[in-house]
Amino acid sequence: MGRPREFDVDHALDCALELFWRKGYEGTSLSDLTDAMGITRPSLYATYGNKEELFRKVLDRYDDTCMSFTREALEEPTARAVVVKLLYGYADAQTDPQHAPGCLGTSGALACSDEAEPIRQELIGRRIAGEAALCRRLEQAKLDGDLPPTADPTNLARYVMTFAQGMAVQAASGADREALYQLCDTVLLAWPSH
Amino acid sequence: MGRPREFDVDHALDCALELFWRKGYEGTSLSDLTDAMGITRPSLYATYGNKEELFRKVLDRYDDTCMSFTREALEEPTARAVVVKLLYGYADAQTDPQHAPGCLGTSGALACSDEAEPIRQELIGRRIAGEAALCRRLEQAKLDGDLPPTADPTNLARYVMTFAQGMAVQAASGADREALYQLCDTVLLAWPSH
DNA sequence: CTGTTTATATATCGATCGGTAAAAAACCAG
DNA sequence: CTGGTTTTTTACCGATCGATATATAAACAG
Repeated sequence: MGRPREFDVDHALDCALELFWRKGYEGTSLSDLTDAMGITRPSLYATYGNKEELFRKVLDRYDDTCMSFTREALEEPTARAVVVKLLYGYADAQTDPQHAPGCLGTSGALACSDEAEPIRQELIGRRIAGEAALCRRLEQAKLDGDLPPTADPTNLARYVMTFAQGMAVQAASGADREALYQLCDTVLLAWPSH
Repeated sequence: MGRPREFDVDHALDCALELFWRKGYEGTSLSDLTDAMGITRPSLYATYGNKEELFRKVLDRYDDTCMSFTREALEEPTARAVVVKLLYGYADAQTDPQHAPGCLGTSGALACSDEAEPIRQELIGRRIAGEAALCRRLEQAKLDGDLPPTADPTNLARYVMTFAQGMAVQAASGADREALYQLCDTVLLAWPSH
């Protein structure tokens, strides 16, 4: 009971996502957010907590939607197929014309004030978690005989994620999708084959 | 004539550099700057202009000091030597314990408010200029027969810079120097014709 | 209808943001 | 010394920051 909410929580979250993606955590003000989300400041606080909690909810939605391909990629049958799907998936996400260029997880709070330090740490944690998931998948590939016994899953996972993060910077600098695809092609030349 | 300045302009610039490096352009406030530089607000404005001009002067100093190895690298005799010196130089700079981890040019303003957009564009311009300089060097290497005729200097330069930028994100996430060195080793496996 | 609950709208909070005006202080030329 | 120049010091500007108190509006239960 009570007065029904007049806006869609997830749709407003998507509007916040777009803003944070383009301007980063600190570059986005509450006035920016309420304008884009079409709600008032008290509604935002009542629904999402505060700016920091809103950003975390935005991150979760980002993972659930724009980054869902990463979990699908880990289910590919071979290590190479996993990495191919990951790299081209990142290239697509970072140059999707429907969103800001680049990656929210990379450019959201790479350097920030002390006040935003918890958000920076949150993003670091998510980057490390993603890298660890890929590392585990590559260890499994090694057991499968899908990667040579000399392969170093930790280093390979870091190699792939480093490239994805570099592509995010490239996309944020204006690189188009074709350029990123070419980069992915080049990266895959170094992928160990058995 | 007139009252002599009581602080060292370049030393204060170094203090500002450290702050901008760690907190980014928008994450660093004027109070942060004056505290760290040991000067008052009017002194800062009289000497450096304003926050934006100060940041540009900091960028110039960053290039002249921490990034000087990039120009030396371009003078190496072979394309491979150029890239080796570039990549390990970036790895060193991004994990120098004397400074904040990462790269000022990458994390200074990757995503920001509209107000800081000129600074974001400035950084994009410098990234593109650096990539273009490497591209020209690789074109020369092709003429020297130092790279195979099939090599694509534009893509190779972008490949190297993408990796350097990815390493900056890795360093900002806590990766240590040894990890970055391993990444460089892996990258160089894909370099055409050793 | 009345009472309760929840969401909205309005107005505002203290703190901090980047940026300056004005006066005092330290130098040099004469 | 005095006059001119530059820097420093002190105090402050309007705007915006993230966050709220208060009051009104819209739903349901009885």
